[in-house]
Amino acid sequence: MTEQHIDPELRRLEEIELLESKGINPYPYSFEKTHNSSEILNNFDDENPANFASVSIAGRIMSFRRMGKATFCHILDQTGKIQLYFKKDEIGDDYDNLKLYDIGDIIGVKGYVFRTKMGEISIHVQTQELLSKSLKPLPVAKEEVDEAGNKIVHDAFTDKESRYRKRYIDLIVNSEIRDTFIKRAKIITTMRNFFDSRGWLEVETPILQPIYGGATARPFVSHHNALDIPLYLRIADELYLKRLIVGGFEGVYEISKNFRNEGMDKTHNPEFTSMEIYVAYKDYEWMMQLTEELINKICTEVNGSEKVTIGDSNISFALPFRRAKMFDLYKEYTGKDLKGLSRDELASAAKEMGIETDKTMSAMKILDLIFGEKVEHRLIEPTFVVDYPIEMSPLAKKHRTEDGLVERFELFVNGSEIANCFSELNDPRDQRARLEEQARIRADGDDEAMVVDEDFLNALEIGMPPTAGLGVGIDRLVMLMTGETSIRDVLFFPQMRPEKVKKAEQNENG
RNA sequence: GACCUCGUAGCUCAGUCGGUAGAGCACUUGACUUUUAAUCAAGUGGCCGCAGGUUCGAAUCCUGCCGGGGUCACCA
Repeated sequence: MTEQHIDPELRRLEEIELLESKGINPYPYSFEKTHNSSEILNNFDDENPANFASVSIAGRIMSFRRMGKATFCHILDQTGKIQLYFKKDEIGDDYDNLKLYDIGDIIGVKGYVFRTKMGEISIHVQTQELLSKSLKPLPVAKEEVDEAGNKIVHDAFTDKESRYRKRYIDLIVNSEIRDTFIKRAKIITTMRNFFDSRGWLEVETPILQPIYGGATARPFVSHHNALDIPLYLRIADELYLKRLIVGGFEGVYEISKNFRNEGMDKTHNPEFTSMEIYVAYKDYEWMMQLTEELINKICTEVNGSEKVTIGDSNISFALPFRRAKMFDLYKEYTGKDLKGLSRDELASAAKEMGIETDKTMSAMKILDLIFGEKVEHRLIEPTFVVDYPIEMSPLAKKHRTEDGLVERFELFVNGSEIANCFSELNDPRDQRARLEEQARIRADGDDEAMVVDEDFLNALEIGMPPTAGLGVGIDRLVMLMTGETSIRDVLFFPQMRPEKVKKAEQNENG
């Protein structure tokens, strides 16, 4: 061996060849595990080491401390890290093979559990085998535990771009982020159980849609070759789920990926997950109660308490949540009663609040703007905002007592919306008029306004029972429950701009 | 889309007034049979995001581009 620089990948390839020449398969087919690392760490009893006299465990090598004829290393499995101890006297020739292993390799070992002089529960290895050889170095950080027992990570892999683009590496070297995704799965499972236990049906509806609807948003457009038609990636599943209520199901829900061709930031990814549920013979009052029960249940299941901490905010999901009428909130946070004001009166009210408006803005748009500027970010504790202006909600049913309003609520927590619900509009005459109004707005240049879906109207004409519908933004709910402030940290693979193609490749194509 | 900001070794970062690049860790070689940020000794490693410009000379100054992060706009 020379002391010259050898490319780490080439060196690892050489190691593989060396192993193969010794008859060792660097990529064998299976390994019999008896334990996870956490099972050992949590249950090892110094008084009864015989309980762990023979364990077999597998994982990725995360560190090495080689000391001549003895070696310590840590391996990482799905439940965490555990230390291994290898002794030349014990494993003989295998000890030489150990020198051909690197950080990143996956190995399986058998041995007995003991506690080292320094007090760490470890596995005294009796036999070992390579399960997968890694060819590329990992950006592993060194970890230290201080006197208070706090973990200090030195030079951690923190570059957000690399972490998002190479999530598999991030999950290895910053393995604590797994917890976020485990919580995410648990949130969805809890939600599913909550609905299933009430007898509602989980369904699937088209992602590729010839006519998109159910929300105001710009869609992604695709094209079907055989039919030679444009197809749109769904922006919401509302209209299809309502068709199923028309068809006679009394409770349907879907956990769906939706796609919106809009800007990206820390709360928006082009594809995102939402849950929509529709229950027949119910209204939004009933759904409000169900929603707070659901959110409360999710929080206690996932966090073991009704409270979460996000930044400086401590948020309690204790029941019941606050309920506030939309126009009362305007009064509370702006000091002005905006109810029943004309478009121009709203514009001048906005001006007094220091909010810029222009002539193209509708009354609805101005109200929305004021809400966004003055109210929304102040709704930290869970708050149901109730009863919205009709213009803002073309799929919601007119309020039973209040003119100009619809029966709708949105749930705000920590200054952002996480759920939206209406008493669903089931009067086909009213629905047609509202969609036609949307089409007019669209014709005037608002490409986010809805399009008329004749088949959906036909379904309503067949007849839909009174129905309550709810949508929950799953990504934002996960952010809330995990204390993450960027949607990219609750998605395994957030959308990223592709990296630049290399100059040479560009020239070939150009 | 606009603005601000960042991009230097595999990772985390220094790099002064413009004088052709440095640390720690990782990696390689050697020593070391209970270590733990193991230690000790010696070494390898860079198109300073890319392309131009200014200059005798550019990681450093200027312009454009690429990518990230942030703020705003749009939105859930």
